[in-house]
Amino acid sequence: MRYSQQREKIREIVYNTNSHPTADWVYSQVKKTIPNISLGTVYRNLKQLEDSGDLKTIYDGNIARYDWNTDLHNHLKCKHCGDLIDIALTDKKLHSKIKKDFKFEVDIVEMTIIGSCKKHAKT
Amino acid sequence: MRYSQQREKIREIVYNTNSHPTADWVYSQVKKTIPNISLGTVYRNLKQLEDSGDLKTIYDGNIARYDWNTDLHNHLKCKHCGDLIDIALTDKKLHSKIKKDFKFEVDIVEMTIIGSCKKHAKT
DNA sequence: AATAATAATAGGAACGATTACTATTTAAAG
DNA sequence: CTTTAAATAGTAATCGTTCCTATTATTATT
Repeated sequence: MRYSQQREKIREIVYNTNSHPTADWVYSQVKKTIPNISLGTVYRNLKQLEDSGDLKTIYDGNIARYDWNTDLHNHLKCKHCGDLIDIALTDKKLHSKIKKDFKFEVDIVEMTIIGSCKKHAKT
Repeated sequence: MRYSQQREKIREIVYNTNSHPTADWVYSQVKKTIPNISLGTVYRNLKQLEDSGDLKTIYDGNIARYDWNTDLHNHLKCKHCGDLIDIALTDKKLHSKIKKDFKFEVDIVEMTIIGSCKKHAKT
C-alpha cells in the first residue's frame, strides 16, 4: 500500500475522535484540509484501513461507523442521544457455553447495549 | 389499522420461517399468491407489523431482516453460510454491572455471535 | 534528477436497499 | 348503498455505498 496524503488525513481524523464517525462525517472533516477529495476516496481508504487492521467497522442500525479502537470491545448506545460509548466486556464462560450447547465455534461477540446514558437516565 | 389481504399474507410468511428473511425474500414469496403486490407495500407492512409488536427488525451488517420471534433473544451468525440461529441468553448480572460501572440504564442487549456453525466448524 | 511503472485519485455514474408520492382501490362504518 | 379514509400498485426519489475511467502522484529504477 503506497503512501497517500488523503489516507493519512483520514486515519488521523478517525484516530482523533471517540464519536465512531460515519464515512460522511469523515468526508466533511477531511474536506477542510483537502477540499476536492471525493467521497469514494474516503470509502476506499476506510476499507483499506480496515483491511490493514488500523480500524474497525461497526454497524449502527444499517449505517457503517468507523472505530479506531480495534481491541475487542462492545458499545453502549443511548436511545436518547445516539451516543456510542466503548466498554470492554469479555465473557469467556459465554464462549464455552455456546460451544457446548450449540456446537458453535465463537470468533467474535458483537454486542450493542441499548438504554439510557448517564446524561439521560431518569433514575 | 385496517385489515388487508397483503398484510395478512406478509405476516403469515414471516411467521412460517426461521430464516430471518429480508424484505426482498418476503416480496418474492408473497408474489406467488398476490402477483402484483409492490415492494413498497411489503416494506410498509413490515414496518407496521414491527410497530404493532408483531415482529422485530434485526440488522445483519447493513441489511434489514425480520424476525417473528419478538422475545428477547440473540443470534449466532455463521461466517461460512450466513445462517442466523436464535439463542436465548439473558444475563441479569450484566445489567447491574453496567448500571454500576457506567451509570447506564440497560433496556436491550443486542448480541450477534459470529463464528462457525456445527455444519462448518473445523473441530 | 529524469523515466517508467502502476497505485491512488477526483468526479461522476451506477447500484441496492429503502422511502416517498400519487392516483386508484378497498375495507368498513353509518 | 354511500361515504370516508386507510391501503394499495406503480413509480420516482433518496441514501449509503461501490464501481468506473481518465488523470495524477508515489516510488523504484536508471
